[in-house]
Amino acid sequence: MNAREPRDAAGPGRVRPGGRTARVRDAVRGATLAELAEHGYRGLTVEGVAARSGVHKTTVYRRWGDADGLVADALEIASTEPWPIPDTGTLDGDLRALARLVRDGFADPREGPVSRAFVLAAGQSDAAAHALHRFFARRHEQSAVVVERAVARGDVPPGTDAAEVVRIAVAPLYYRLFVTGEPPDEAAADRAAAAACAAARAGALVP
Amino acid sequence: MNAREPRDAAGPGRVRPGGRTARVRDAVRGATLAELAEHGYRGLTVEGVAARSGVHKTTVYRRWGDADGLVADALEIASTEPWPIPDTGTLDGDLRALARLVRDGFADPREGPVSRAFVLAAGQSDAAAHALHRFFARRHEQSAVVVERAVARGDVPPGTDAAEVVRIAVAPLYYRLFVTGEPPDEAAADRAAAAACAAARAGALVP
DNA sequence: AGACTAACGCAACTTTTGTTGTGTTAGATT
DNA sequence: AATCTAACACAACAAAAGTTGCGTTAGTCT
Repeated sequence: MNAREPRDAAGPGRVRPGGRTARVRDAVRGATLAELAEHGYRGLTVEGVAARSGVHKTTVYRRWGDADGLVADALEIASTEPWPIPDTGTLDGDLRALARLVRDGFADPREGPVSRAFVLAAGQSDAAAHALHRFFARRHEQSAVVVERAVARGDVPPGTDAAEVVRIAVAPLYYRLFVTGEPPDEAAADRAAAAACAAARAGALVP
Repeated sequence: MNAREPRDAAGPGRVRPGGRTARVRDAVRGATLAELAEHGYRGLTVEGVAARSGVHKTTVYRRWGDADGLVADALEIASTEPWPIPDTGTLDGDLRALARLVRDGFADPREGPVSRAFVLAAGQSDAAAHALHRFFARRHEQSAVVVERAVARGDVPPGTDAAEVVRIAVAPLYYRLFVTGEPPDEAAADRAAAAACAAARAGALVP
């Protein structure tokens, strides 16, 4: 076999990280985000990104494969930047701030279409799905601290599944956005957070 | 204006409901479901459905528009058939049965890909999104009775938002399926149901 | 029974999307 | 600074997706 990987098709050029390759990569990534913000996921095409970035379309096809590859790559970047974990002093306050962060992100005219595209792309390509999986694994990990603090305060029973609390706090928002088509308002975010908090307090999330 | 609707592009031919038109419609609908079950949403093409149904592709394009139109139409059918609302005697039992019903549906090799396609299609076309919206509005309506019974029993405070209880019970499953890529098992369904029940009991869902 | 016409089938065409072969460019290596 | 080669640009091509015009078929109406 003699395993050898002369190039990795998707994402950053590891073999030749400097100069032109990096410039092309950044141009394409920037164009991808811009196109997503303007036309949404459904309006994202390889040719559109190629034209906007000034990079030839064959180059984009070779390195990223298709439109979903572009999104998966953009998602990889997004997953590196952390988000502001709230610390309000109460679990309810923290979860509410978290839920509002999610809701506001999707409601934002600029950020919304991009975030939306990440989820939609995951439904289309395995690469995007894996990237999104890693993205959320990281977020759940980062968010766990709000539950740990609540345990330390004696607000919720020890052994409470932190990731599950966060899931229940944000899941109704995604459910409304991507399944039922009921765009969530602030009140919806607050209710979801309150429900997760109540469930955790009642000890329903101790496996 | 003189509003007149000579034909409705998507779905049942209302103008000429008998004979050939109906035969074509049923053949296409059947082929759509079969193709979805076999190849999933991503493998669904207009030409594939046309070939399988024996209907010419031009006809499919004209009546259904595109692949998402086919899914939207199939969804319209699915939303008419009711589902078995459980009655176990307790809110926790009812919600658990409901959540398991959802989970098992997606886990089923035949049913799963079709249900999955319904959600994915909603992310792609407005017609499918609206159809799915109606589908879930109906389901939430039908499911409300389990909460009403719990109120009557004195299990949860009066004024509890029934639809919201159901949303919280099933949302984590959809969240795992379509967002984080963590396929839910039975335990996940039970936890989600338990959390919704605990939140309702605590009075967190009384607006 | 005959006339009417919505809906369908068919073939040819256009557009969009994706691929392949080849020469060129510009970081990297010594 | 001379050499090497991964990565890119370009053009020409191939395949899939979608459209259009027109003749035909089969329910429907009188």
